[in-house]
Amino acid sequence: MARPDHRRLILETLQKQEQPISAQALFAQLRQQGQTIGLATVYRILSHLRREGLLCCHGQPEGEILYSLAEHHYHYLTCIRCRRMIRLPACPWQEWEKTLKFPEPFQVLYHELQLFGLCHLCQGLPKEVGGSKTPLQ
Amino acid sequence: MARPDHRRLILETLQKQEQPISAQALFAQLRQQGQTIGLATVYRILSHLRREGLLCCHGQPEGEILYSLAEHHYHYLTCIRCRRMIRLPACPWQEWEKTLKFPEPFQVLYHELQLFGLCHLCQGLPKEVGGSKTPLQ
DNA sequence: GTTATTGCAAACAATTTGCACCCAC
DNA sequence: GTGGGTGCAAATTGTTTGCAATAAC
Repeated sequence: MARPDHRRLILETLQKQEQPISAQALFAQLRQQGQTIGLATVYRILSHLRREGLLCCHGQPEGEILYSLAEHHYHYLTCIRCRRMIRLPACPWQEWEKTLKFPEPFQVLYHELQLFGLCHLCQGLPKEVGGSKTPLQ
Repeated sequence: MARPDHRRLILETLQKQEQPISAQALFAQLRQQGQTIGLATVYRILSHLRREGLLCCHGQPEGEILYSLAEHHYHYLTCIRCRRMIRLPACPWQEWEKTLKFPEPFQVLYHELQLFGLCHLCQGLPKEVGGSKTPLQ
């Protein structure tokens, strides 16, 4: 049997994501598509991609790590109620960088900005809306 | 024996930190001071403090969670070489917020900004400087 | 043959939970 | 007595590693 190109498979799957995705969820998605791939392989490939600088790793305040393609480089509004992540249209860093004063010389290579709060669907709602996962906090 | 006020102990220890600290490191620090406290208690109290909004949780891109007091609310330059975290003098969010356009209504409750790169001590150095931990990435 | 990649299972690390115990009241 | 806080150990979760099997060359 021809060896499947798992690396490309993972890259393509990441392309398709609306929001950053966890390694476990990525694995589940691939399996559901009928792919025979092991969880370890997913982690190994993600690790490679990361070292090559192709991945953004979004460490959530609960320890979960979400991955997205670096070429996208978006920031997200994360709803702490339904966990939906809403992509900002552009990265404001270029502008912001000019206004920042560093206390010592520092070469910024990449950055991570996450905004947490309530999306318009969850504002004013009493309980449990929109997601299977438990709310943050 | 008088019951120790662990909650206060943890708050005071967090006060003293120069940089955000992991739960494990916090536990180790308390034990070294001669305190008899369990790791579970540390986690339980951190969890309480978090729910009360007293804590900032900095999820690192490797999944590690670092804690700091919310009253401080600082941002950090994190050196990917020596892992040193350099505190920015002020939070620029108030200014930046005005310039942001959201794709849908969203109520921002808190935010997380992390800048990664090389500190001036680690720029141009060939290998392993300044820290016991392995470099990031 | 050699080498790199794979799946599985075991190992590992960080965190949470169960539970009996103890202190303050 | 009751109730909340605690330490320890076990359980849980997310990730990494060891290793034999296999495909590409």
